[in-house]
Amino acid sequence: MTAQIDCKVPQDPQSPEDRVALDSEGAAELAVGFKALADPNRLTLLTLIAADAAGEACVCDLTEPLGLGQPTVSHHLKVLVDAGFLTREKRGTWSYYSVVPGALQDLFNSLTDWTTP
Amino acid sequence: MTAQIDCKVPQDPQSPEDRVALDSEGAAELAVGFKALADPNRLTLLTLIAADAAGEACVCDLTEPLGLGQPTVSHHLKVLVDAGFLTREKRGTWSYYSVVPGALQDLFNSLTDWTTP
DNA sequence: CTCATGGATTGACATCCATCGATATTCCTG
DNA sequence: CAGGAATATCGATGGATGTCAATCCATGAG
Repeated sequence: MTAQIDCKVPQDPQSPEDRVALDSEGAAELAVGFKALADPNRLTLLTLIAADAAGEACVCDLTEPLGLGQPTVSHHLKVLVDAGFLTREKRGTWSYYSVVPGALQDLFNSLTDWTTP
Repeated sequence: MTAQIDCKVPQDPQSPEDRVALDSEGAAELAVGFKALADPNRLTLLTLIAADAAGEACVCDLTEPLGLGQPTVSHHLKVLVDAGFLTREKRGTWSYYSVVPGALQDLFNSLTDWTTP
């Protein structure tokens, strides 16, 4: 499940009136993206990886600045990958994570499209 | 507590190296804003109020389209107000909620400032 | 003043989630 | 193949959260 959502057309017009608000399906999909950002440690992870000179980081580099255990960091990274904000590239024993360039902007546009007609 | 955050300068340089990533305090403050958006019903509330012709809505108009009880809707609205996304104006017996224009953009800029140097 | 109505608050309950310890998996090295 | 290292996964647990029923508060009507 990704966070790239730009569903604007109501494909299920159960109410005859024109739907100008987010339907429950689109809202749930949008919430998945925001849920991934609703944790301080995940936000820090994003900024840590983005601030890296090579644009990528492995788990071993991220556990220490967060003060969390390796399984917890791995879990947070998985959440961010599933939401479409990070990509994982495995090279040897190490997993390198990088930020997906337009993911945050896309998520935000998906919401502002509804709040600013 | 509001969501308007643009803290960029480290006012507490406990580590001698230059801090290029989000500190824990800023991350927690940012997460409050995203937590408020991490719920489908709250996202729908935002779009419902924004889609209103007058730009405002009272609780009685919002309970039916959400299919939630009045206390629950009131709770969600409070979360959005506390996060700085909505304002409440009480006129008579009714409470009218409106969206704060630049709040979402500010929250997003606060994160993208860190992820795109 | 009394009552009705819209909304906010409280308490309870079920569920979700962040975190950790332990374990499994994958890959490199010798 | 044996061993070690980096990471992912699993199970458990304490805390946070969404929801509702009941109640309280404030305002307008009579």
